[in-house]
Amino acid sequence: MDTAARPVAPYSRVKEHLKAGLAAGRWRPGELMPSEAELVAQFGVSRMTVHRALRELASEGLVERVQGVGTFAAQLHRISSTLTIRDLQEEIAARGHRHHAEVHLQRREPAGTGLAASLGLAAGGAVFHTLIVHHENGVPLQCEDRYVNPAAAPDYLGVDFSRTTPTSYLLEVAPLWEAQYTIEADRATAQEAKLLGIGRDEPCLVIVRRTVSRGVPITLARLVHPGSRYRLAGRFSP
Amino acid sequence: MDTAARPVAPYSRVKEHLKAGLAAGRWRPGELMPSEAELVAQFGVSRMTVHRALRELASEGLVERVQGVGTFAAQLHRISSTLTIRDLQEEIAARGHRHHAEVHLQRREPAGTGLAASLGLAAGGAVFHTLIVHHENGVPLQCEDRYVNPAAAPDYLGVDFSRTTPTSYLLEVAPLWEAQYTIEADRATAQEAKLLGIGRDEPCLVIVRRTVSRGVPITLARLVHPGSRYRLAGRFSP
DNA sequence: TTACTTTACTTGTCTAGACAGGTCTGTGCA
DNA sequence: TGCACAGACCTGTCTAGACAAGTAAAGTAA
Repeated sequence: MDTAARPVAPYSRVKEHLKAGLAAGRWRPGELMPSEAELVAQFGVSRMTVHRALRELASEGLVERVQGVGTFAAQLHRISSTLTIRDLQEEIAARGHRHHAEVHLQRREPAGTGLAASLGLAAGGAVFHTLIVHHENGVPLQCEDRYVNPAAAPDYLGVDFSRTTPTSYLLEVAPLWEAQYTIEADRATAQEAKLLGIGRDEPCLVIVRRTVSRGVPITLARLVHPGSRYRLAGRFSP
Repeated sequence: MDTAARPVAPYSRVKEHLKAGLAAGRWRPGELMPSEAELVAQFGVSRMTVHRALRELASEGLVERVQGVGTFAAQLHRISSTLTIRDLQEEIAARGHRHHAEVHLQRREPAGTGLAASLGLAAGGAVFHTLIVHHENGVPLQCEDRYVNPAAAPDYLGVDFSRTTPTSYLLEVAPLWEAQYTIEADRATAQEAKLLGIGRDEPCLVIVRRTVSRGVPITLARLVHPGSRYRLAGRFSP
């Protein structure tokens, strides 16, 4: 069973002590908290140990530290949470369900001026365009309308997207991203509604994502999900 | 001007070096990366310094470390991002716009069985219920339908929510939360549509959030936003 | 061959001290 | 009164060494 409680590391004890105090409201937001020297005396550990606890609390947004002044309880005016947008194929696989993708479009196109600008292309340059519908157990779940910078993924048109997803392929080509996204509720276009098998009036969760890797725009994607079949979930625990 | 480049801390140099290598694809996902000892030799710094760089990369999800084995490039199969749901009043104020709230309901009610269960109340217990519409420059932006555990916030019914928001009041009462939320696209109910001044068919972005503080359920909120007026935006940069 | 032990290597953590740099306050001088 | 400066105190970082604990492979004995 091995339910033997692993001895807790001292830095972790300090951290949990401060966290508990914050949860109990021992320090009001903005209020001065104990200094490193005080915690060193209180816990009988070295300063580096206390410092690590405080630094981690700061990186979690629970305290704010000012050099030369002290450590303060953070203003918890924001509820921040790590929203994880996983690759849809993996998400479906994790539920133990069956994924398949219909590729409706996979071609080179001339880029309009707006699209060229947002992908950092010369006016009139070409882009790769895919339109793929992802299904979970045969039910259409996502319509993925994606434009890709040819310079970033030259082989994009040769990939079989019924076997892999554009997201996972692009992650191989450009491992680290900077991404901007918006999440909104909107209607599907007529084409999207047809591909998803929904009415024109059904609310859809639309994610628009633009990604950049090493300063080079990679892709611009519009992901449309029927509101009745898809939701994002997350949790936040400090 | 003070554009003088502040000298970069050694731990930060190590970290950026590894980050750049990951971005350039020097290590495939799952591949073994240099050990602490190797980085110590390469950068001529102490092991603690290298260790800190690697620990921070691990906490950012860019590498995975296994005691006794080594450090590995992470599988970047997920696109995670810190989604910040700010207090709406602050969000509006940050845009330099005017916020006001209409309180349509603020009373004690008997809790239904489902609601009582999700707030941890005895069957038939009472809950506090508020229904508030938030406006930005006079335009209704959010309909906030909220149930609150009376034990967690006994004075909730006495608060003037045209001056403060339930979120910021509850943050004062219970500073640290654990929250679960879902984001979905849905239609508004007839009442919500009327309060928001939208048609019954207009897609809405609906956030449902349940929060717990120190094991005690605090509140259950349904936040409905007209899809045409509100979107969530975020960014991700590793 | 199989099972156990040793060894090398890895990460996880802590310590005591040091120096740097930022902030604030009180003191003494003009 | 007003200003400059010294000191106290704070956080930020680095070092060199130490021990613990986990893993894996090589070596050894049955």
